[in-house]
Amino acid sequence: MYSPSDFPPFAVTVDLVVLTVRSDALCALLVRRGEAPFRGRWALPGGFVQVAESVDAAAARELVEETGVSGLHLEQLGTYGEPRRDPRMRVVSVAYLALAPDLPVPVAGTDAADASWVPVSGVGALAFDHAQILADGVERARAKLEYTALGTEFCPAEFTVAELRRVYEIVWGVSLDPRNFHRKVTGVEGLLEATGETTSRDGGRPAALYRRGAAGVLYPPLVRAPGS
Amino acid sequence: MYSPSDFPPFAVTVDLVVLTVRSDALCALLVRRGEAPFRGRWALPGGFVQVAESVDAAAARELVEETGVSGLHLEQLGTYGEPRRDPRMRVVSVAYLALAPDLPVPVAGTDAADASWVPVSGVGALAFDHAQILADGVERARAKLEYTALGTEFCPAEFTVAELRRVYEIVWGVSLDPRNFHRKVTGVEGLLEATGETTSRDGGRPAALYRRGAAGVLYPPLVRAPGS
DNA sequence: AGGCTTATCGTCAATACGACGATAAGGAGC
DNA sequence: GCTCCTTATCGTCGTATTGACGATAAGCCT
Repeated sequence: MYSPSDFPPFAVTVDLVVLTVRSDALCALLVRRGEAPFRGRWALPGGFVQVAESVDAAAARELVEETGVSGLHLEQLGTYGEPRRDPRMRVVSVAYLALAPDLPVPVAGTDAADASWVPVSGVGALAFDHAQILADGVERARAKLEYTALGTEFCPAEFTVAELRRVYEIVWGVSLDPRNFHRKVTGVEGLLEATGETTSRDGGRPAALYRRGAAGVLYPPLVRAPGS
Repeated sequence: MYSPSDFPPFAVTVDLVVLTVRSDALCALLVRRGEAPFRGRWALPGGFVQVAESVDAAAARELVEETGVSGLHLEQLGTYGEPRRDPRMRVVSVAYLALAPDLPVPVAGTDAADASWVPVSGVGALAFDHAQILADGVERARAKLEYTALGTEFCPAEFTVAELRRVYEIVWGVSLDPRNFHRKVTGVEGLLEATGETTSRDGGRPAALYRRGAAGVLYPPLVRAPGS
């Protein structure tokens, strides 16, 4: 067995990058810290991994605690382990990326003074290295929209092609041709599943409603312009 | 500050998935464990993160210690934190993926009884959850060949188009049309840099030698068949 | 020289994509 | 009702990329 001198002790935490699309902007769920260090500063939600739970389970637990919603897409983003990233002690943090549809209002966490959706473009300084983690999460989401069905995770259970297109436009910060986008996404096998219903909630001609299909990958991919 | 009761202590380790292409097979660097648990079983190389070093630095240090070569491509693969993954205590391991050209012979590590390149197709049971980590690393490498210049990391400093093609064929386990592959890779801006030299080490007409170019991404990507 | 091997260039049809015209189908104002 | 406006959806066309594969180039071997 190991003796305590064989290895240095670490604290292990999880941090969550929870993204959603609302009010025409890509937003992240942030909490305001109620304690030092970085008291009053915005930070990513997260917390300590407990002894008996896996790291993945800790992330899922925190996600439910913070959003009040379960069943969201959740994937590991990366692990951040600079020696001085937490001034108090040696903390290694495993970051996770979660995507959510436009949820009502975030639940104020137990140890957070405040919680809210903040447009990622207007995020200022964050606690610890959370600005870097958030940037990595946003970049991951942007990249995965190209070749996976991840965009549908930002949409409610039933959605129109135009709503999915707006997700892409907002996350990528570009504008896409509605006709080509429609041709593209309806052409990918298994991406969308027609419900048979229509809606006219955006004005204009009623649009067909779809559910997420079984396909997880987009082939061929939906590429951003080479330059961007 | 935290008191010790605020958080459970963890040990943090790094594990390395070091891949290379040799003898017509994709091989991983494995070490034979010299101590319990899993004594005598093959495992991924790795070790404890030290107090004063970052997790990334620990991975780089272990990589040099195990291969004797520095400057290899190294990227974070994922973090594995099931409570029981190490029977002795709670260990969270950050896995890294490294790609290497065909190196001479691995250095026997200090705490490993033996080290060698093992074809990934013939890997049996590994210690801990290392089989899963290795599988994830192989899958990551396969996926990244599609849209990055990562394949060149498996090649020596100067290589031919055919050698790069063999990397793809072996890693993906497919055969590719030499003519289309040539057109493709020579057509991607910045991927290959001609040296002006040629070689005929494979028999047949001498082939032009190239160096890795500056491009890190392949646009358009080199896609595997949709089905596979 | 003739044959074998691999490298490299070309051709052609199928496919995917960007730009964009045309039509469909609802609501608002009259 | 009709007209206009909005958005949805379908279609067309020219171009770029791909996969299949023929043709030629340039070494080595006998």
